[in-house]
Amino acid sequence: MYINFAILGILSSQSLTGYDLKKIIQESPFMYWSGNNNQIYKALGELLEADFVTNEEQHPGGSPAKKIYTITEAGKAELKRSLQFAPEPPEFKKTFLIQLAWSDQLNTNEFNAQLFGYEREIKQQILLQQEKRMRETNCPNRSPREIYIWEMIHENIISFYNNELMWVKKLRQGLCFCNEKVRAE
Amino acid sequence: MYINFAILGILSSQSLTGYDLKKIIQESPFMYWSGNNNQIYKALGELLEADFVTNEEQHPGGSPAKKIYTITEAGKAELKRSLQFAPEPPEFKKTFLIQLAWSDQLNTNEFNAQLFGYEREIKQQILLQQEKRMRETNCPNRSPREIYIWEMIHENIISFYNNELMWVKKLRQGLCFCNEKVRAE
DNA sequence: GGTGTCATGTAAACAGTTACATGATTTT
DNA sequence: AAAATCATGTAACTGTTTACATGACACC
Repeated sequence: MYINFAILGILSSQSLTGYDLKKIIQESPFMYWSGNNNQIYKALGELLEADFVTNEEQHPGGSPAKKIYTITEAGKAELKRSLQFAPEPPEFKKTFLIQLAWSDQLNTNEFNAQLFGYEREIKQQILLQQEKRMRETNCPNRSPREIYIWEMIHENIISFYNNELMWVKKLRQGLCFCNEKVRAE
Repeated sequence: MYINFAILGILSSQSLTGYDLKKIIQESPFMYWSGNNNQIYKALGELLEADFVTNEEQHPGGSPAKKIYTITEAGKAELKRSLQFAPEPPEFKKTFLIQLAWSDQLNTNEFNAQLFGYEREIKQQILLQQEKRMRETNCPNRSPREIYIWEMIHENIISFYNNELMWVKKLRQGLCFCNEKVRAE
């Protein structure tokens, strides 16, 4: 469960509540989870159980007793261990390719509409990611290497969408030639 | 559930058994499911229930009665409908980025080992995908447009991994400069 | 006679999402 | 006074995977 490691990572630079963690994960472009409560509070429960974090209740009179989670030494060791796991290959899920695979059954207009729709989605994602990059202020006391790494993480994500955008454009161009060829027959 | 649409897509050009579908999905680079029995047979059950497919038992004496599934007219209509759904943006899951984000805590050797490991994983994926492309013989009677589309689907996948490979190389290069700068201080 | 592939199906678990529920505090 | 945000947690569901179970048939 990589979300547990991600939480340890976030907590390694600052102590936070579950609610804070939820927001950070939701905002993050590379922590791919939706950041719903069920995941966060379940993960925190597990981390607490394993003594990788401790929590401190603030003003325990309040109804949802605010709990501030702090990483332990054991938690830091666990985080470092997770950083050395054998890297997994990147995965993707593109439902558009499922549609594309059999879209020869659409006429030219319908087909173009789908391509156009996909291109629009990608462009919107690029804007959204750039916005996230701007907004990012969290995570203090960074080393030069750390700053560079986070920069490169953002670049990774943007390049993913840019690559996809270039591909759609090429697909559309090639399709023009393909249609011309069909007309010529 | 896009797997149901994917199955309708596959069945639109040929009638097949659940076992055949399973193998096709496992082999496919863009149908991202593992192709386990549970999904296939459950999906076929649903499609049968909805009259999108029919099945014909062969030599009904045999113990696992071989069932050949055929798409119906309603199934073809459903497939065409699915092709016109609003395209979803592409998604990715890169656990390596989770590791990378906090890997400033690793020393240079450990860090390089992880980068090297990731690069090796990607290269292996590229080889695997190229192999799959070679092996692909199925799906008969293709139109020129269909051939082009399938070609582009493969290109999409290869470009995903190539993009990632280029990114790791750039990351490693930039890191050299970063380390030099640190040493210079 | 053993191994591998063909063929269908089920059980149990894990991962992840949406929606629900509650109540305090802050902002408008 | 209403609306938004802070804060914690649970329930129900969907999607996906691994593993189990069974048996026929082909090949070596």
